[in-house]
Amino acid sequence: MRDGRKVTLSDVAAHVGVSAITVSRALRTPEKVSLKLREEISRAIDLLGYVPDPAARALASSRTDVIGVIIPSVTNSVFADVLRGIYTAVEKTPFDIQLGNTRYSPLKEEKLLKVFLGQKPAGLIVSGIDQSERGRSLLETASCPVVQIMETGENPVDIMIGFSHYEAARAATIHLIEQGYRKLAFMGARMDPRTQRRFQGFRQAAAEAGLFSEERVVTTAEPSSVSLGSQLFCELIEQAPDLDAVFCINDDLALGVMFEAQRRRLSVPDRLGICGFNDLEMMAAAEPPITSVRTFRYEMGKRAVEMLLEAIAVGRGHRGTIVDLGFEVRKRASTARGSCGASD
Amino acid sequence: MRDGRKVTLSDVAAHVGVSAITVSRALRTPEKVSLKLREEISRAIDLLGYVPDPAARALASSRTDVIGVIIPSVTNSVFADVLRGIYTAVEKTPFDIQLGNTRYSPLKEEKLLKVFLGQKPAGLIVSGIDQSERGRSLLETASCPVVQIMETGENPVDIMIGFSHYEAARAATIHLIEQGYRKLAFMGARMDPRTQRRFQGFRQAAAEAGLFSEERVVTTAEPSSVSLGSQLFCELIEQAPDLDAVFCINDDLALGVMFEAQRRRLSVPDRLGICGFNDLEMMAAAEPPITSVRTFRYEMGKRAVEMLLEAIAVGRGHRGTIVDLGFEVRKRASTARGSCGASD
DNA sequence: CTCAGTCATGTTAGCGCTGTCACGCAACGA
DNA sequence: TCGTTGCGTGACAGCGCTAACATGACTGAG
Repeated sequence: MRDGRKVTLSDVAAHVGVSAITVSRALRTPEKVSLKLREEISRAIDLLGYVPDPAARALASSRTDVIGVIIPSVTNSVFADVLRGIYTAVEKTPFDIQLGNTRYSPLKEEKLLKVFLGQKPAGLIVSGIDQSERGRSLLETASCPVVQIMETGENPVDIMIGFSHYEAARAATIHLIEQGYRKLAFMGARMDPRTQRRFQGFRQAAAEAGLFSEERVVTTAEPSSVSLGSQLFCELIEQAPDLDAVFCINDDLALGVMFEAQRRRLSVPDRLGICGFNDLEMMAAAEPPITSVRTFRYEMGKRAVEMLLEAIAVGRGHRGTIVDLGFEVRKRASTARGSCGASD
Repeated sequence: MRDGRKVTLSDVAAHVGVSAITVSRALRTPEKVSLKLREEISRAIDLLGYVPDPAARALASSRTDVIGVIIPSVTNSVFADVLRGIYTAVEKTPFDIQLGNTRYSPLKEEKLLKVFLGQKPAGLIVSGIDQSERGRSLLETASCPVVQIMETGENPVDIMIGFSHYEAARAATIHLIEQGYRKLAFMGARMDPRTQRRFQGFRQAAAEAGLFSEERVVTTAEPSSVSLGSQLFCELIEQAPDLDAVFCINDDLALGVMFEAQRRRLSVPDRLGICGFNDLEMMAAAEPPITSVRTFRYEMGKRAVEMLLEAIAVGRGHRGTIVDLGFEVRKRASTARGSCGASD
């Protein structure tokens, strides 16, 4: 501000003695402006405290430096990690993040998509592959690159980066079986489509070994938490007292199960195996350390942005790229049955 | 879109047979447009799929519906809760959130403030009271209401909502002393100003009881985590083997301490009392449940937005409002030394 | 019947910036 | 000498919307 009035491009231009467009170019395409002018302009900008008006820029050029990010939840620590990756990658660029929160509702997602796309974003990052039909077609006709994160699947809208929740759950279940567990239980909360696919992976692996039983499944629509894990475990063990291992849809639940097991003096891993999902930092630190499926959330966010920037630079071209970041079953004490402990 | 061309206000206006400004009014100040036209316009908007261009609106009216939120970290679960409150409160309003991430750097905060203020936000929510001098003066001359969250203190820029970290830490420490602990230790990570004030609260309470010792203090600049809690506890007990209670700057550290205590077969709470800070959900679910200082993060975010909206409605007026949300020491088993257990 | 007052709608201009094209000038080959 | 090319700069218009004022139809008091 200067005299309480906004400092504009023309103010800077007048101060240097050039036209406004030259200042604009000095900012956006410096290579088109002579070095001497560039320096003078830069000095004037500092002196006057000029800050570009993004609204005016967006209006004039029908482009913005905004990358829209649409995720189901800001609270969920899984997305927190993804966001950290996203913010890190965006930090050294001129782009801004605009966050949208679907709260796991496809309808809200659709509405957000409309709003975001109306703002002519430079790019869009959306979570998952389960857009509503209208949402999907909005994405397909979007005039900016789109990255779908969290999951891989058929038919990417544009770019896709994630991993297979089905395979990850399957691998974890196989690990439990390999450790000698036979009465496998499944615990799920907030059964969104991603979670459903994890369940399918569990079910498939268990069924293949002839170990699947509907009785040893608890799910709820409630959002997961540590205490919910404890609570669901109580239900689970009541309806199937002979269970010997639990695969939990996420680490919060797994931790809750472990605490409840301690409360009930069920020894982990001998009497009860526990496997979580996501491999939050605390799983390795727990006592005993808890087996979990490691996913590369930070990397996912980071690479999503990097790929988006690349696509922005060349203009939509990579259509169809799918990056599978994979996963890793981190085997820890909570499922280390057999080697030393006795089974019952 | 329609014929690949953006649908504008005038398109809607032409379709209904009115002028553009009438459509604009139907959207912004419906009470100034006759019911009949309003309905026709609304139908036309749906039919054509019109989405307002926020950039054009911002440029023409020098106002936006954006509330800037500047916080140190998106990852930190403390801020995740605050954000949840903010998003919840904003959800039913026409306002959008623009998130900025200072990464605990006052310089970055200053830069963000400049950028945000350049966008003429409707309001601003900033974290804490430790802005740099320039940052502070930017806030003071801002032409929108400003809410400082997370902490209370002297001289609010405008509105302030939070609690006293000093008093909260002090109360927790007094609780430890009351429980009979005498060799009080302090564990801190990422020692930002807020954390420093917690340390001062601990120090004061301990010193008043003649129980403060520099030897029983560990701090680090690293960001906190559960495993860091375990690790720091190892250091702590090495340098002060006789400690009998730890006050941790946050719950991650506290959980790490508890796991490490279990590993070392130190009984909690008899041999070791543990107190965390923030009262994350998992603290009550842990085994044993861990004492922590409950803070009202969700409420803070929610009320910050509500107060902001009010201030926006009346135009900056509440200057100087300070809302202290207080805190609550949740006494649980991890500090229930002796006979009497704690509830909750 | 007149005239101020009210209400619903329209006209005009311009927010701050950039796309587009035009222009002046130096360097260079024919 | 002229044309050609390329570079750096400027003039102008217009992005989509709304502030401010203007207009016209209608109301009701005097």
